[in-house]
Amino acid sequence: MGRTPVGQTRERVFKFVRRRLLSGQPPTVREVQKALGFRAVQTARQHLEQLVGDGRLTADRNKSRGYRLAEPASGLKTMLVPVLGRVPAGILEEAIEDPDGYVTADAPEISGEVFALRVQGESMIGAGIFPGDLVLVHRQPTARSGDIVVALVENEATVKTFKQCDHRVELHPANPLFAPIILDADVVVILGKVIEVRRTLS
Amino acid sequence: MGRTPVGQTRERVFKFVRRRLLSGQPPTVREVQKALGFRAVQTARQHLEQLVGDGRLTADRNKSRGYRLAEPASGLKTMLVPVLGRVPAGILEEAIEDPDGYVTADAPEISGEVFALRVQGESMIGAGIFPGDLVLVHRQPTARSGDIVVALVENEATVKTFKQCDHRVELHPANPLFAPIILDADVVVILGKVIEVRRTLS
DNA sequence: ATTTTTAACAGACATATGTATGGTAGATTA
DNA sequence: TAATCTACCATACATATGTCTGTTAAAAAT
Repeated sequence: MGRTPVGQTRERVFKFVRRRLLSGQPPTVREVQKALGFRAVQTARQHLEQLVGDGRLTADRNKSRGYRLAEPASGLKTMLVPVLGRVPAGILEEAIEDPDGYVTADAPEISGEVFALRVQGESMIGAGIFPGDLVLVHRQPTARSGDIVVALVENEATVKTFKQCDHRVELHPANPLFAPIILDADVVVILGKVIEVRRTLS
Repeated sequence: MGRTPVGQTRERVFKFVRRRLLSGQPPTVREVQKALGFRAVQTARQHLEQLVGDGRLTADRNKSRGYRLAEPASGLKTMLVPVLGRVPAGILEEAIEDPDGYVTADAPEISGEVFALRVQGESMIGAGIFPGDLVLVHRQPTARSGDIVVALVENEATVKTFKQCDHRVELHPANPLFAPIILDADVVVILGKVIEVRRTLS
């Protein structure tokens, strides 16, 4: 390998490492070496260390496959989110433990748990949430008025706009054909807040 | 450690491994050993191998941190998709080379190029595509009637439903306040087909 | 022109890590 | 009861892998 323009190879190293990390398979230094075609391990290592110095990667010292993406200040983190088939009352834990599958999501780091649900019914069409859409839900037991939440109503998970007045909770559909659900605040079970809506076409 | 009931410890091993894998940090055999409190490496290894035998995990032999979740063959591949700020005519190449950022997407492996665009305007509200939504676009120069496409109209990227009759192309909005755009088939520039819509809430 | 920085290489070392062999004891089965 | 299986342990080995030292040459900076 001849000498390459400054920074150019480092960019390729970063992209390779990032792709591997995002696919859940952190590379070894030597895998980076081979992928980039270096004849010396150290060349790969130098680039990796530079990337750490630049704040683009972080490293677990002395650990195999120890390089990680340095979380951007934006606070977004790529994570795998379990897709739940259905959510019979209460057993959210189990449902999360045994999901139908996973999708990747860029979610705020803070968010403890996020799960995904397939939307059934047309009650939120006015909000651009259609049957079959996938909603990413940040698991939380409470919500603020105006949030779109997933709540348990009669053992069914349902997506609605949340509104709280005193000790009364209103779950509003976004479709004139459906009626609001009004419940006592003590009775309502909020599974979480919808943070993203996804629809796959054809 | 004493002897534990059949299968119980194996379940804990699986959950530990899965949690680590989902967070992007595949564990070593010895990390599993320590996490479960085994005094022997081999105990952890036996459980891991059993899980592979059960089809719950897969293993890259002789690779460090080589255990993976045995995902059902969904044919989906996690990839990074460039988010384009705006697309002035023709220079899609450049725009893709220098994107505003990236989002992760689970797309069919086949798909060659996919990029993402931020939606402007309310012309597709009827189809559940709102201003500010992110559309993932599979780059392709043609489309079928009924597809939602991104097309170049007067040097602006616009999202519309595609319809072709003979040598005439119609770009239909999904909003009664907007009028369809009718053009000659030779003139229309299709950037690609919308394969996914994403909306982030609050 | 001289110095400094950067990209790349070669070889080696220490440790991390996957793997193998053999053994013990409690459960389960025949 | 004997045989088999399973959970677990102890030790060892080969390799994978992170890390170090030293060198060369081209580019960039002074």
